[in-house]
Amino acid sequence: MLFKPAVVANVAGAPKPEEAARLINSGKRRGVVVVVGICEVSYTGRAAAALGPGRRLLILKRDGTLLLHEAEKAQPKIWNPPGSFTAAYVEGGVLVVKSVRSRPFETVRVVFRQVDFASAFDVGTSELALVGTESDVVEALVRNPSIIEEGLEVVGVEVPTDVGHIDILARDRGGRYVIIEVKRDVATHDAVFQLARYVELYRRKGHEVRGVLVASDISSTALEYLKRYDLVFVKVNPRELTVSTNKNTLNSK
Amino acid sequence: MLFKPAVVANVAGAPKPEEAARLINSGKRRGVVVVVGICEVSYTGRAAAALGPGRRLLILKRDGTLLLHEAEKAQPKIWNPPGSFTAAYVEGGVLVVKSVRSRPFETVRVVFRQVDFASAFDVGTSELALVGTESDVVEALVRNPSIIEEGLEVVGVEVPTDVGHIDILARDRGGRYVIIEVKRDVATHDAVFQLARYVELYRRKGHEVRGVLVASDISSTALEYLKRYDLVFVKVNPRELTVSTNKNTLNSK
DNA sequence: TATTACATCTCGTCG
DNA sequence: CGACGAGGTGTAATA
Repeated sequence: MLFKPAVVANVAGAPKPEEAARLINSGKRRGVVVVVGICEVSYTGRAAAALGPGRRLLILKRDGTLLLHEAEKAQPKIWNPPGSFTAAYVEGGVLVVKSVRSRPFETVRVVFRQVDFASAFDVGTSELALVGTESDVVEALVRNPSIIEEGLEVVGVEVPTDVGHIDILARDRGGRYVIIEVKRDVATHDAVFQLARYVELYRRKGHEVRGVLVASDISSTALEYLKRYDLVFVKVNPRELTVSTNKNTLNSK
Repeated sequence: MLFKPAVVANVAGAPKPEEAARLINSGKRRGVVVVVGICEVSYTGRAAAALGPGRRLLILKRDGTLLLHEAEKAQPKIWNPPGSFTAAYVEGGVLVVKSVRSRPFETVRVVFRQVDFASAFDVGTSELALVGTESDVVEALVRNPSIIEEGLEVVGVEVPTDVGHIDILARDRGGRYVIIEVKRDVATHDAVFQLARYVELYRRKGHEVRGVLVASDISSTALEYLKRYDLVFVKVNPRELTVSTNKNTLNSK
């Protein structure tokens, strides 16, 4: 596989504000721009925030994303999402990076007191094939409903109702509706109420219906409500479910 | 203000795998390590994913955070949250970065075919004072409940119930309870159901109670549910609310 | 564009 | 530590 040179644009050592601004404005279109320096940051929009002087890591992407990271936490301290417009310029002798998001209107302003490092890298994008999401769990259950209950026949997936979408709608041996709510991990009381809403709705429409909550686990309070509403919890291991699904798929090839 | 040197550790140009590994293992504790190179990445845990060869931006933080960014989107393609353990080593002549999270057990493995850049920067952390959050809106409403309704008397804030916390609990002129649910921006049907739960709970306890949803806007379907449940919507501008609150605070000083 | 619901959500807070 | 809800959530799918 052939790769283009890593560095699209670069300045050796600590760049001058003019050099950094040029680098950002030219490099932002092609790849990822990384700037490290001492800066003050302000955000104004739906909310407002400001950061005093400190050394931070600024990342600018070609889709307009701005990320300002510090030494801790996974989330950037300040950011603007994809679709924002970024411009770098020199104001009063210092580098200023301004990012504007249109809807909602929000601006981020980074004023560098000192630029320690600036470089543009030819980073690309690729597709990520993720296995083990909630929809994977749903698929596995649809393929093999006996995991939930013997004799279950799936009637529909993502069935729209007045109050949201039912993950899986099925019928049991007796022909009664079974509404199945799926959560990838620990189900909270919210999931129970959601399920209860669906069940109540179907009951009001005159159907005989039961509700089943399928998740890897359930919180203690959620379990109480579940019992109170006369619903059922089925524990599944999402990993095993999706892995075994893969195995089956492989075997059937 | 005095700042330490920006670069904690560095290697000029494209570093050798051994150099990069050393840099990561020593630099990860003190600041933020940035690595750019061509790599393959895999994630295994509750879900699983893999990325083929491509040039990416790897960020390692002193709190154990690992972020693997590509050229687009605000979110990292692959990551491990704070608290994970990172180790870099050379395997088969190439740089490998491995990150392990204990609970839930999840691993990220980055195998570099080529390292274009690696550096550790002395980035810090700072406090962010954000104005305009939901709690700011709640505070403003508590300070001036007439925004919602004349003659309202606030009884409690964040009042715990069996099914969650009531944002604001008040009494109207007639002594009836008024349960107020606050959303910073567009309220969806979830907010309505949440409010309906609280109201139902209080009603069952024998109280006379009304429900009010306060938000900057409401989705059309949410509005329907609101009417169906006989609840009331009050529109507020969170920005004006918090800004005017600030003004009042300033004036009163 | 608005709406909906998921996310390896992250993050703080409270018990 | 679990539980719970907010977040400037972001992200994709759908109508």
